[in-house]
Amino acid sequence: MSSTLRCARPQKIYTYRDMPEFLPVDEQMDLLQKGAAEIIRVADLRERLEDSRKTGRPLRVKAGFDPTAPDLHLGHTVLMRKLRHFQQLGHTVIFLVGDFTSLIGDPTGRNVTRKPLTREQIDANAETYKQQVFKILDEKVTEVRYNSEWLGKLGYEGTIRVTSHFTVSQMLERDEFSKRFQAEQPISLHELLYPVMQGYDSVALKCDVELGGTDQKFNLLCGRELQRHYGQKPQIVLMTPILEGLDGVQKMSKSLGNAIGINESPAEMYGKLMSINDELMWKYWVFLTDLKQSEIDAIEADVKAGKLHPMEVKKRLARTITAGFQGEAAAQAADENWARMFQQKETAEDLEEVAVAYAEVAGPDGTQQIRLPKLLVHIGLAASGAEANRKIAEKAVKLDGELAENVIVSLPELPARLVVRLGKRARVAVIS
RNA sequence: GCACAGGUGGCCGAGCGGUUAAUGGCAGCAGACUGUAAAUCUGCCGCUCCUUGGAGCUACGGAGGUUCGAAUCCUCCCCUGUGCACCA
Repeated sequence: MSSTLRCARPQKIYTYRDMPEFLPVDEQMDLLQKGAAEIIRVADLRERLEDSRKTGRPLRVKAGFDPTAPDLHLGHTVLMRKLRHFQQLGHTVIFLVGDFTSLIGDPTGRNVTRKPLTREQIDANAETYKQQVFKILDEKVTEVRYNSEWLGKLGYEGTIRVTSHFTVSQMLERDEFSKRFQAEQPISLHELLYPVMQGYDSVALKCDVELGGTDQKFNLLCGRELQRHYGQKPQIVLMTPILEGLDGVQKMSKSLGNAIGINESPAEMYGKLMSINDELMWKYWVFLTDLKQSEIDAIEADVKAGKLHPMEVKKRLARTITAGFQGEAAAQAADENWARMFQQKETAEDLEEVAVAYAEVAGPDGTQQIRLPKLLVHIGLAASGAEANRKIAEKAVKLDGELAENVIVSLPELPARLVVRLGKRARVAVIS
């Protein structure tokens, strides 16, 4: 059993896209339930899938996005992947851009109230967002909507009518609110309105299913509540887990610096994936690949039994995920480079090259000396000259494989190529 | 509006006139060890300039002031939380 798995190449297990008819409900359920943190309610989902199969009407599946942070990372793709599953099964996926909320400035999360975005910024962000999202979703069959379409028309009167369906204590039940309330931290009045608006989106779109992270549970449930008031069947809520970032503890987030962006270079992506701990690797297998749960379980069993080395499994994971975004060839190259650089401690081949003007890094006297700290800053390996200095003192900097002992470095000739390495990262500086 | 409690480096949180670039924790970075893992140990952890030791600048919500000297005292302002609100 294990031998077949070892050979099994990462491949798309589910290729339902071209199926003209809906698959049997059991098979649909199997795919949809993998990697879902919670479904409210499973029985209802099944029932609706059955209806859909009988009538031939695809389900309307919505997920909303704030066009504020256009840099998608792997954490976001957990949800995208699940959307794609619905799409592959022939259902209608609605990519909802929460432009209305961004116009106002959503303060959710931290003490710092976000600045409202301009229309132009929102459009630009939404465009970038789409570009990234359609690496995963099929653009041709995705319905893209903006919630200003209906929220903008609601007006003060309409808003009051909608909010009248909720009570203050209902709103304060939301975990984030109650925590902040107990900690005597600020809660702006309009923050209470966001769940309501999100719920109204579901009413306006007549959603059958809404997807969101588990942190969205409250908002997602508001949709159900509100749909009932408007005589609609409450949507099924499918929550995807919040994926831990590289540290394995905190959620993946760009601002926490533990994220892997989907537009990162194959080498970066591969390298970052290799740096996660073994525990986390299994979650990444489940949430970031299309391998079946049973297959993943089998690999895990092999590792536990000592038949497979965890590093090999991790390399395969890194290659699989990287290939999904950057193509098979790029993933293969990243794989080889990584091995060369870290397993054989050699210098990788296609390192990122950075051109530097000699004047920018010129040393104190003369023609062929450079100041190393300046170079490190220029090629992006150090955040400041002070930091670069410290790293040199810590013996963390290597030039062409040699430990750099001095801040002043002499070059043999002027158009120079230097492989500069600081810790795990390396760049080629081309000085002229 | 009034009263009280607060606002400190990426975050949390000490300090309440002078060995203070500011204790401690978290996060981060580097070195050792490894499987570039994780865990552990060690070092670093505002910026700039010259240098293997210094020099300067900027920082404790904001603006002034007192003082030889202020994150620490005073004044005003801004922000947050809590309480008060009828009978006046």
